[in-house]
Amino acid sequence: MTLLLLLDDDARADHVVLQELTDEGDRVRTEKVLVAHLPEKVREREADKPRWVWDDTSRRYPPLLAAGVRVDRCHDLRLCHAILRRSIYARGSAIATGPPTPWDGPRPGAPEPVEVSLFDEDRAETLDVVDELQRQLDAMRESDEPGKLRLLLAAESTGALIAAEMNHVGVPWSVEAHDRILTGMLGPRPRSGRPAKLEALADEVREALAQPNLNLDSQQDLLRGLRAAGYDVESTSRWEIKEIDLPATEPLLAYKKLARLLSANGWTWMDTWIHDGRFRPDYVPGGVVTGRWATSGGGALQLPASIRGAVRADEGWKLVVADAAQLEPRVLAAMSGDAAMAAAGRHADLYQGVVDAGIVENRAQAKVAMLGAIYGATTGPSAVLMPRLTQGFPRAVALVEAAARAGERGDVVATWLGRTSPAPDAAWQDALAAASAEGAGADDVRAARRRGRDWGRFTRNFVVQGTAAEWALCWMASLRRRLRDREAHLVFFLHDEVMVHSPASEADGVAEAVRESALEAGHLLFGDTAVDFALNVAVVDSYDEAK
DNA sequence: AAGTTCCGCGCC
DNA sequence: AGGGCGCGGAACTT
Repeated sequence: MTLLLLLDDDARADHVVLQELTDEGDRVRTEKVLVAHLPEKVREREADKPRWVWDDTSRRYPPLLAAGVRVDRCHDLRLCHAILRRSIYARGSAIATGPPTPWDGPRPGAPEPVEVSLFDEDRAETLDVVDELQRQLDAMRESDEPGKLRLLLAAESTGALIAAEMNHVGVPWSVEAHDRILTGMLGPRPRSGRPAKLEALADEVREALAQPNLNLDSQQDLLRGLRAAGYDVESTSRWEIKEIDLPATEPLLAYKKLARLLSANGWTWMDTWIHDGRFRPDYVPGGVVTGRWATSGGGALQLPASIRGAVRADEGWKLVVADAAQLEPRVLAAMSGDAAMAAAGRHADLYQGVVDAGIVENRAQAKVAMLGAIYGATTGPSAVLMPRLTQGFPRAVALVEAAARAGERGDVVATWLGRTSPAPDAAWQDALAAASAEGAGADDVRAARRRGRDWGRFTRNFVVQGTAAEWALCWMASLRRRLRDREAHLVFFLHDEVMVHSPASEADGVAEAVRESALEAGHLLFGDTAVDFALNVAVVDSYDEAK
């Protein structure tokens, strides 16, 4: 395999530098390429199946995609740097121990060189990419777990390629269907002001509260209004209003629901985000501390169920929608090697498997207990079930408990592949110190305990959520490879769920590829694991038909 | 007028 | 009441 480095030249220049290295890092050759010729050059070199090494996929790849060029593999220095800088598996490396560099900066804008030579600016800039790659290769070579790190960095980089490709191709979106949904729920699109059904509900609420001028969109007004009408509430949130059974309750809850739909995914959103029948969210790989993706703009990861009917396959095409069933519990079973929990996961519905194992009485209990273990519930129905979960799945519970204890002490924790949690900030450390200092007050001690428990819940969840994100990245990378020679393509990703837009004739084959990819992801991460990673797969015309 | 913070709620 | 997010709107700050 060869590594092809794309070196940033002077931003004002009309060319970039391509440097070809062997696997061992030996330089084969260097050439300057005019920016205008770059897509053609990349297309040519793809025949050798190189790994492209560049600073930032979100910056380099979109222009190539726009020119119709696809890249098979890359190494995203910025994303990989962020992982290596913190990873417990790269602890002694220069990247982890050195002072902050521009590679630690935020996404927009390429990293600037640390120190520019007085004599040869151009050379200094190009060298930084080479040096950074060298540092990253060193960190991996010196690692206790080079295999895991290598897999993590490859998965992260491939994720960045996929994110750019999904943005490029877009989610097929029917504005007609979207408008039908909105009109059905809210009334026809008004030229100005509130849609009819929303206005009618507002009137109903104001009448029930006997306050004709109440502004329902103002939290303060609404809270005052509710109290004036005899509602004993602390806030205007749904869960609190739901508890009170008065005439205004029902229309108010309905109003809040519809007002939310209108502001978050109404006609304005549609005009802003849907173009030429496609929704193109801006994914941010690695945007969440745990390794999950984030998005910026459009709220793609919060598409409400109520408008998913607007996601529609093109004529003659299908959507293959798949989600991993109870992914986090399954990941926990695999990480901890908990045979009993793996056995429960042999059931397509893991929660039912927990019931069948006699640990709890019903599925609802199984779910709440499991999520409580992963999120760190300390009170309520979930906490009550914890002893039974501990008895049934001792190794799984021990793993999350250990992660929680580590966080409470201020230690870091790591995912299966080595993505590592941030250390708690200075204020956290100060609180801990204040509580253990001579003459610490009861308040200090209480505050420190509370901070400790809060951080413990974060680290507890980090190891599971982060490892689930790793599984999902591997799943998607494997699927991308299987789709390489098909017309079908990935269009959407949502933590534990993927969507492929596929010609109808290929859809069954794609569904099979999705299943094979899940198997492969399990083996990539956990080797010969006893855990099944069950999927729900649906071949549908519109997103709301899935599940 | 523009930027920031908080609330409430959508998703996993 | 138990983890991770993004976003719109209101309220507040500058």
